[in-house]
Amino acid sequence: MAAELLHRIDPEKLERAAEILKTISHPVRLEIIEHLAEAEPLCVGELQIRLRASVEQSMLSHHLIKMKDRGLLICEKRGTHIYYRLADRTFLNMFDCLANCPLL
Amino acid sequence: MAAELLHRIDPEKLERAAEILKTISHPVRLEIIEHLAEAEPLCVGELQIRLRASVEQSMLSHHLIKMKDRGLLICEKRGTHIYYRLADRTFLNMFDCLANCPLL
DNA sequence: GCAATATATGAATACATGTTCATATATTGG
DNA sequence: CCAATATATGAACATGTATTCATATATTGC
Repeated sequence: MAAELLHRIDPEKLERAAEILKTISHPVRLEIIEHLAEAEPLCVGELQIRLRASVEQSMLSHHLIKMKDRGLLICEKRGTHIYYRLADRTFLNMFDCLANCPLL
Repeated sequence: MAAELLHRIDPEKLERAAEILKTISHPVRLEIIEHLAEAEPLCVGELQIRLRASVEQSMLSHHLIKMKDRGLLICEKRGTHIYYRLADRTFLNMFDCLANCPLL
């Protein structure tokens, strides 16, 4: 299969790719994605329980909202809870590659 | 093949993964990686010619050095030129995934 | 040894981002 | 309607990062 890369260097795609990467370049956000990959959807409280160590409630909320604003997450309100899920699971392939990367 | 993810949420791996992602979360850096993926190694001047639009000489140097410091690039001096190449090409798989991602 | 070329360095600034804290909003059960 | 719970919001601050510019270093050919 031909390596596609970010083909032919379309400046807008590069910008968008950089934006996506920047959005997930944070340990807590990576962890959020992992948890959602395993169990979807999760409400904020459930996520908070699953996250290691102290991730402040409002901190978590800020992270979730930014990821949502940038199109990585989708949320849905059910009663008093708000459920988050991944906007696109093919996106997780990237994580496989990253996880298997010698640079890690 | 089982989805590996960043398995079992090892905090150090998460940090390192976030660091790597942060390092490439920039349009110019993505472009640098693409050019090196096609033709390796390249010296700074060659890269400068290939990069679209005005990427100042010192700006390019800063980018290259940061990518090198974080282990993504390797450089080698030959005479007056300095050649850069990717530290690990399996890393490029991540780019395929990204490029094919609907979120883009 | 000098001039030219290739690349790095460092300081200054601007801009973005993460973090914390205090507070707001919305929903539900009673 | 009230209290409790779940989540969001926003300001303030700290920190990090990109960008620019001016200058330094190193190598080569002459």
